[in-house]
Amino acid sequence: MGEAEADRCGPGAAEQASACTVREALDRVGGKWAIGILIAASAGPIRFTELERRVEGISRRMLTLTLRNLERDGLLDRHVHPTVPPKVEYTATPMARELYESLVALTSWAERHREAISEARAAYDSAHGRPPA
Amino acid sequence: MGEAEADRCGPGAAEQASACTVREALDRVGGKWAIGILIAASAGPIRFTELERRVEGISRRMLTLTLRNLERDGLLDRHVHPTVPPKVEYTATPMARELYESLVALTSWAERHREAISEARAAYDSAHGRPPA
DNA sequence: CTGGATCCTATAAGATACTG
DNA sequence: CAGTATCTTATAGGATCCAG
Repeated sequence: MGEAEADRCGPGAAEQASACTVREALDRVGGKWAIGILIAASAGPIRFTELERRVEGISRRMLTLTLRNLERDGLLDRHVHPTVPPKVEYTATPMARELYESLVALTSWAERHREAISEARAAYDSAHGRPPA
Repeated sequence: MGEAEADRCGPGAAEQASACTVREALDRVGGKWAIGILIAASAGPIRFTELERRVEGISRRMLTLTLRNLERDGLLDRHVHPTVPPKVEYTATPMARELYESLVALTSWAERHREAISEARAAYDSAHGRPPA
């Protein structure tokens, strides 16, 4: 996930820097599963298997990978209980909960315009040759 | 870009639906270049070549592809002036401008925590075996 | 239960060349 | 100027199996 661009995001004008910052954010959160995991983990500590159930459709591999990335970026705390069988709990950090709040704006935008976008697509596809499939 | 999931985003609980909605938004805007283009086009009508300069690093192909997707989703208006040589202007739709506003929250989050995230990464990488590159 | 390791496929994206 | 077409590479993500 855009590792090389994370630290220095390239020189540029003000708008360039702005676009770059947004992309930095999306590079951390823009994966297919990161947001689902963050949402699930924002409600409180949650276990690996519980996440696997809540974030429907995720593979075990991607769950592990995404959890590691989020932990690495300081968005999730990982707490291992030294029991057998092992029990691991993930919790969103305060920083991540701030992000969660920010995402509400995006979410409500998507909800507000879901239909308009769908119609725009249909109009575009029928205006151009594409099959309605 | 997640075409199959765009229309019906799968059944699920309330949090699932929320996560799904966010991902719907990111599926449209989460590409590598969409946001840069939207930002550049939110200031007013902008031409193809101008975009190519402003969104630094983008290839002509990706510019075209991303423009088509954004137009298809109703986020950009494309106006062709029937002149020679051709002149095409792209403008963010009102819906896209709303999105732009929403992204400010994300942007400011990324700016606020840029350093904390960088430190979290360094700490994680040194705690685990990874080379500091 | 919580992963890690490996293999594989689909897709995003870059490079390059051509065109009305 | 504003694209399209083709080729190629990099990477995300899925499937599966193994392990402490």
